[in-house]
Amino acid sequence: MKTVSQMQTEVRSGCGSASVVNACSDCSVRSRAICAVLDNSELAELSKVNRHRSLGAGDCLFFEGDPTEAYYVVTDGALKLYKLLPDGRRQVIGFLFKGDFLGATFSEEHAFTVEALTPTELCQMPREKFELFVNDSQPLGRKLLQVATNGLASAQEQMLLLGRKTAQERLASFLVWMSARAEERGDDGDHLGVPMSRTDMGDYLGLTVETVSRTITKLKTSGVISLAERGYIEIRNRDRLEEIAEG
Amino acid sequence: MKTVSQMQTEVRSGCGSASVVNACSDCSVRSRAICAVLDNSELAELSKVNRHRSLGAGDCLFFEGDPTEAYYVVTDGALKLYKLLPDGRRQVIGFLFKGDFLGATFSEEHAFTVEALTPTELCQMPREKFELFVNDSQPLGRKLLQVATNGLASAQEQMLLLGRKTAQERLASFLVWMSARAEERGDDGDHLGVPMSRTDMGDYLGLTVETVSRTITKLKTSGVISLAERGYIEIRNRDRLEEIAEG
DNA sequence: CGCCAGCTTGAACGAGGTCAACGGGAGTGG
DNA sequence: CCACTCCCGTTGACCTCGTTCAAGCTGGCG
Repeated sequence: MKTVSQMQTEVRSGCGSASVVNACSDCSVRSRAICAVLDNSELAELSKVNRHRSLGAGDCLFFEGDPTEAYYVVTDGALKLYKLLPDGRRQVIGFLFKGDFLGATFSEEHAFTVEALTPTELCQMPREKFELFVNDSQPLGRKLLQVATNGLASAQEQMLLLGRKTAQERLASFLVWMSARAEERGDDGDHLGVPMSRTDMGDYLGLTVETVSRTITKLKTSGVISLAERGYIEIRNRDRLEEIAEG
Repeated sequence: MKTVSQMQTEVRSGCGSASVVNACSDCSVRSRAICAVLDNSELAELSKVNRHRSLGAGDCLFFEGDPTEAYYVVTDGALKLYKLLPDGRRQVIGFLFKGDFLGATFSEEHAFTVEALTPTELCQMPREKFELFVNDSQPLGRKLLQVATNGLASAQEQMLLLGRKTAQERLASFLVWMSARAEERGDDGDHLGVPMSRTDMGDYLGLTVETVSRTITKLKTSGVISLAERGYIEIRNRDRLEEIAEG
């Protein structure tokens, strides 16, 4: 079980990213992100300290082991979070999309690497400032607790997947989850945008690329899904897909 | 990959458990549990609403799908948390010990079953009352956020284990973790108390009983550990164990 | 046009699962 | 006190699902 040498494009804080102060009032994800719980005066305060960040596909926002310097909200695009074993085996522990919060880990060092799947826009909030906000604003504190416990629940669901599901069940579960997330964002849940590579899916589902590919072929052959243009999957039989996902 | 029919001893709220109001002032886990952040007046308030619960080995505190009615602190003993697939495949998603908090999931339904491994004592706090506490006490809110994010970090670590580690690496990681937890509680980290069965370990590590047994034998043969009396494992070569754990 | 990265497919292999048997300790009942 | 049972852990033999290794295929890009 050997995997890839890690030749990721290194793009660190500031590099290649326009850093301009950003008004929250006309933010496209405001209603969906954690910022929704902030009132106008808090939002005005936040506008003073946040910065805009842009990443190209494949750029890393930070690496496992880097000191925690900021919190983020994804305003557009998609990211993957992953951990590495010394020999290069990789486990993707999550994907983030438009509106998601990044940094629900109040520790000194990042426990995972974050890399952009597509060109991605972020709202970056400096660590100390944001933590002051959290202490001052009760609604924000509660919102973060909710984000963290939601994350915990999905992580437990993923443990069930990784520990006990077959390859087909894993793929089906993944597609069902992607579809639900797409609908949350207001996207089409049946014509599914899939910004990650087969390798990324494998590293998320505890499988190899080959198995992912074969399993997708099988789902396609049995008419549950079909492949649309590059980066899109069509869900043809949602009921069957959900049945497979649950074992 | 079929597993066990689920014939667990059903012991629900109240059954077989003395329900008496409990003074926090002389609680054995007070300094270690979340209660440590409460001041004396808050503690006095809490004393008025909490109840004591006792479970025998194998008793279930609640089941996956039950409505959330209370939060708990483990005052003594050990618990396992698990999720089931319809066909009985089981994934243990965590173990709780003395001092641990249970209920960092602010949802309406429990997403997992909780079962006692040994006779266990709990401090039970009614849901609404506890949530009022959380809203009133900033330190408690922050503490819970910390508990939740710590849980999230361990869950991510476990994903790496389940997705990418070999059987031997999983067992080694598990023992290293158990040892660290024992030391946190002030127990001996080398003469390790292991209250769970081989089946439970397997269901936690995504393996079968047989593989757990074989792998333990291998670790024993290579001199890394040795088996002491029933329910105890001796760590003989911690460095080597940690080496194996990290791949 | 040619190159490279990502995806797919085939064939052989192996880590861990499945099935089966056995041994030992704890609880039970005679 | 012993006989019996049951559960748990261990071990062996065999098998399977997913991995590994290898080869081609496709589409985007210089």
